[in-house]
Amino acid sequence: MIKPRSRRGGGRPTIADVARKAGVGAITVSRALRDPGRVSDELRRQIEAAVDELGYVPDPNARALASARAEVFGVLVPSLTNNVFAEVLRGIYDSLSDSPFRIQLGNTHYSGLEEERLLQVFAPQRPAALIVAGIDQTPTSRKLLENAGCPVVQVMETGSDPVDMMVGFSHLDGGRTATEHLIEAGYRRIGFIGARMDPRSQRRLAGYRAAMDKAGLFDPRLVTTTPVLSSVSLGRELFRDALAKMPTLDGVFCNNDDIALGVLFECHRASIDVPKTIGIVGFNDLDMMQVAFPSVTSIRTPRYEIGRRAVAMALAAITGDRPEQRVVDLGFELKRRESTAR
Amino acid sequence: MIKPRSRRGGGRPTIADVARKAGVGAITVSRALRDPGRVSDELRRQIEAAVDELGYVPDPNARALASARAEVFGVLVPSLTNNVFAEVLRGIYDSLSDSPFRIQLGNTHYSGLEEERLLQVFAPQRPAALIVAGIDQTPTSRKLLENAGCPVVQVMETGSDPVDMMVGFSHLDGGRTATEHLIEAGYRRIGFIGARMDPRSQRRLAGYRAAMDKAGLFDPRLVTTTPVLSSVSLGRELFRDALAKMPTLDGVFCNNDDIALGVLFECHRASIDVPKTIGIVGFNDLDMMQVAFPSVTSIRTPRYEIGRRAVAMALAAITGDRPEQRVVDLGFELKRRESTAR
DNA sequence: GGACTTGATGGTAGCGCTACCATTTTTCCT
DNA sequence: AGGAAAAATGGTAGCGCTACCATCAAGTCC
Repeated sequence: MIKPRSRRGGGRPTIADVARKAGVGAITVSRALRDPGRVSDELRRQIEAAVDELGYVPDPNARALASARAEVFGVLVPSLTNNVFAEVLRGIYDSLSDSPFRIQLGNTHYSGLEEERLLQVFAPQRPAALIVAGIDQTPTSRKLLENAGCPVVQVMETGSDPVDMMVGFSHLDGGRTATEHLIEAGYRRIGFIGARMDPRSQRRLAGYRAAMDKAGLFDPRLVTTTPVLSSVSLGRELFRDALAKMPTLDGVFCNNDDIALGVLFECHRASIDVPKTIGIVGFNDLDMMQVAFPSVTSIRTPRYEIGRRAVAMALAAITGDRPEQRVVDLGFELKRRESTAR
Repeated sequence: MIKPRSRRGGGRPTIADVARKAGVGAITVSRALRDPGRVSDELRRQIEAAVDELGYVPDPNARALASARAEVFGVLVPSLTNNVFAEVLRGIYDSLSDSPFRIQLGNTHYSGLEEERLLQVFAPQRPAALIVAGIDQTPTSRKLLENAGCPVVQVMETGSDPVDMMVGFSHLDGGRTATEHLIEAGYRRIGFIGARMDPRSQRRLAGYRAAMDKAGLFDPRLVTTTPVLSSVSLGRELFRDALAKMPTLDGVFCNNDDIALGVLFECHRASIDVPKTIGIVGFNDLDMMQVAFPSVTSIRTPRYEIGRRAVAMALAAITGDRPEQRVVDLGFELKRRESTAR
């Protein structure tokens, strides 16, 4: 009678096949694969040979079920197309590509409710770690994160009350630095233009406000915002609105580089001299800002590095040595360029 | 004696808890959840009530193990930061957000080897479907896809030999259309500028070549390419190279919009008149192209729609009614703008 | 009215792996 | 050398779910 070769499991080799071929117990194969140090050199070699020969690949689902822990990083970002999060994601993927961990990505669309829903989906999978964008989770989300039973890293921002760990920088300081730079460069009627006013944008606006107040330059009519998703074309429109509202505008701090680019193009189109008539500062410092004509001053943010660091911290926490520093501020850098060189 | 409440499983409710509470067998709960039609109304209601009360969420790992089929879509893209793939991903995520399917994303970094490696990781998870970018898989990858035992959708391009299904458009035709437009607009010394010459870029180049040959305008010195990853700054540099090599250049077809933007900025910087002295055509039609000054002619590609359609086709195949049309050409559209309006 | 579908429900036996504990072997003391 | 501790290995029993088959009640047909 032929061995019944499992009706269901497609016939891929299992750990038992490897164990049989290597002449050891299944549990020893399991150990050799997960923690080679705990198996003698000889058996390890035999097992590795058997694995190669059979082309054995462990079933992640069975692993997750048996160990009540999946080798998965859950990652929640508000947008997939926003270059900022794409860069963070790239850092995360690059850091994890040589590890056994997979990534489960969720797009919250900037919605707290959607974030809750996704967290509710992710939690039952018992991920190895969770990385979430932002620090403004709803109470429900926060509870879900706290009870996730795995390392949690909040990214993009820093704050005083991490669920677990944090990597980012201060958007408030970024907004302030950008605005102060414009003031120092001699601009006075400095507008703020922002789309998609998520919490980080709000804090950049607060930084702008702080700098303007301090210099005694603030005027509410200088602020132009919209909840609409950010884009270059929107930047152009908002700038026209701002100018209509306040024709004496002589500078703008743009909530991000897309907006800044829209402003720059509109200046070209309307023959407004940059930086003489209008100074422009962006946020994030996309590659194109240094190439633009005139090149655009921007706040360079460590997006890729945030992704890498978040993974490094999570990995450290998983292996037991939680970083002493739970909140890591990676800072930012003001890149002075032609658009504010008056 | 207290019920031992499983040492390992963290104490979340299981299907057995729901079954007990609803006074039915576990298998009936399973059915009520997966295929409500097969359970009587009365039991279904009781079960739903029990699920709500206990906050039961099925364990996807146990499901996958027992059914030898995970509710996961495997998605392979060559880049996370390239706006093109970000849009495709957005389409995929949006289409799947209300389904029980999760997404497992892999970044191949434009490498066939990396693609093979990722496919080898994805396959053991028995995904419900696989979506891969491009049609130029290595023989090994192709075999892995054929043997995956699930619907496979190749996206971004069309071709005559799908592994299973395909959604995209013809990059060759796109390149030809762009080039023909420049020729019709009166440009003659038309260059091709391309970075990251992946297979799709190669085919756009082939389209350019075809149009130029047909018009008797081709000259190898008109082509400037590099394997380096595309960026706006690279576009600027390549354009300078192209101009140095061929000072009589009067038009450029750029392999993508980033390059086109770099060219545009360099023209500003060098006071080269666009469209009079140089005509520019991009590829993909990012939002910013219509805002740029002058606005830039580009080939609009249905990126988001490709993602949506790929999911729709995969879903149809999963539920049994495989689309009659295995290769779907979503086409593209030439957007005529100021940069070629001579 | 009896044999025969059909539909709803349940029991049993795994899916492939690892936690837990037991056992055996080796190493290291004094 | 004797004993204890440490290291290496294995057996058993699930993890939570679903495939498969069995059961039973309610039609359906002539």
